[in-house]
Amino acid sequence: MLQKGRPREFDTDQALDRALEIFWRKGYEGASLAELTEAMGINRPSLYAAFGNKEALFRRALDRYADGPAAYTRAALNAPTAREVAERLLSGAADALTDPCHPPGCLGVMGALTCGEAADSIREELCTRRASFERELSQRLERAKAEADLPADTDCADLARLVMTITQGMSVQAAGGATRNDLRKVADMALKAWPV
Amino acid sequence: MLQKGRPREFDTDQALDRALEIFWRKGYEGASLAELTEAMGINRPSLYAAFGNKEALFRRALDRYADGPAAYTRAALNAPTAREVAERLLSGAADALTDPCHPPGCLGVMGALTCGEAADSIREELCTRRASFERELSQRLERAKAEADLPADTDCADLARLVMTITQGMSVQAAGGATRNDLRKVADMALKAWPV
DNA sequence: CTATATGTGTACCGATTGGTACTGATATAG
DNA sequence: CTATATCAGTACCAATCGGTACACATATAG
Repeated sequence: MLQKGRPREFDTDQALDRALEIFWRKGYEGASLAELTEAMGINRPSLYAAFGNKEALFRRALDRYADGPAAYTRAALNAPTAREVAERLLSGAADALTDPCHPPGCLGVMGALTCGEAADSIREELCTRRASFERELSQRLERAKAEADLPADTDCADLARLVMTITQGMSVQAAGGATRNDLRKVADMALKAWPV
Repeated sequence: MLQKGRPREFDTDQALDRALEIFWRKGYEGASLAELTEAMGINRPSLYAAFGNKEALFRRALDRYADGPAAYTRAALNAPTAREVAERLLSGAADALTDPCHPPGCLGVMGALTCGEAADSIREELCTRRASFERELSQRLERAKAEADLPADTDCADLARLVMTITQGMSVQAAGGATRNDLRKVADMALKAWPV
């Protein structure tokens, strides 16, 4: 009795990937339901039945983004040293944000930096997620400091903010057409500011 | 015969400042004509008579932004040394992007990172302006290199891109609530990557 | 004064926005 | 088979979008 009525004729994850692509390229506000349904290959009532509404669809797509194209960020935190965490975050960003298989930049930045009131809760959600990852990074650096992997006088919150600032700036650069090589050089140069 | 018909009852520059504030906070797409006209204290036909349409209004506001709140960027290029140019750009950004008198971040970034097709020409205009300033900065650094103010092997385009990446990242940080002090520390730390 | 030129305000335009009611199709449960 | 539950598709909703036609007000030019 796993399914009672008529089975769904489309694959939810695939439809979600299509929606993700649209949100990524156009932002939450710039992506219309007409575009979304067309790209997803379904019509409006199916979208609402499967995902709730536009906002819920975006959050689902955002989760899928975090677990897919942006999974490298969490993985980078597991690098053995703080320096390597930063290297993997920055070079990973250079690669991911210019991956030709996807729209440029990071969905967390491109999704809704500014918007009308209707999309405000989405904007706040993205802010919260960015801040949340920044804190995870900060805590990883704190661990490194405790392990004498970073100088004892390091302000880990400041250092985490620096790394986030650079990766977020890379999103804007990618949106402006910066190439993978351009961003790799940015990553390399920025690492010259790394403590000791 | 300087004016023939009924004189305008509002101040164009003041109305433009109000429009700028709205565009800055909500982005081009997120700012509706209803909000704009309300903030400007005029009604729709007056707006269209004075500025043309929404797109033209945004471009006027953008010019006003460049000559006003963002004027520090051009001014920074006149600093005597390359290092001071970077210092003034970065610390100027830390201050300007968190100025409590204005919405956070830079209009050139917040205005339209992503959007629907209708706003695409605005998005491209902002991309072009960002690239244009990056090139001006690059040329300023080239001059510094010629003056032996930068190492002879400096890639000025790369260095300019690094500075732009950091200031643009600061916009995202400001949008997320980073304080002036937060960004000043980012600026200070980033300058540790400065060559020689 | 009249003629002309411009601005203001109301009321509206077609198109598009996100969101749904409802009909008919298609599966399982019994 | 029938009953039931879910999905797909058409056709529609009110609200809002950017933009404008038109009547009226207010200035200068003569």
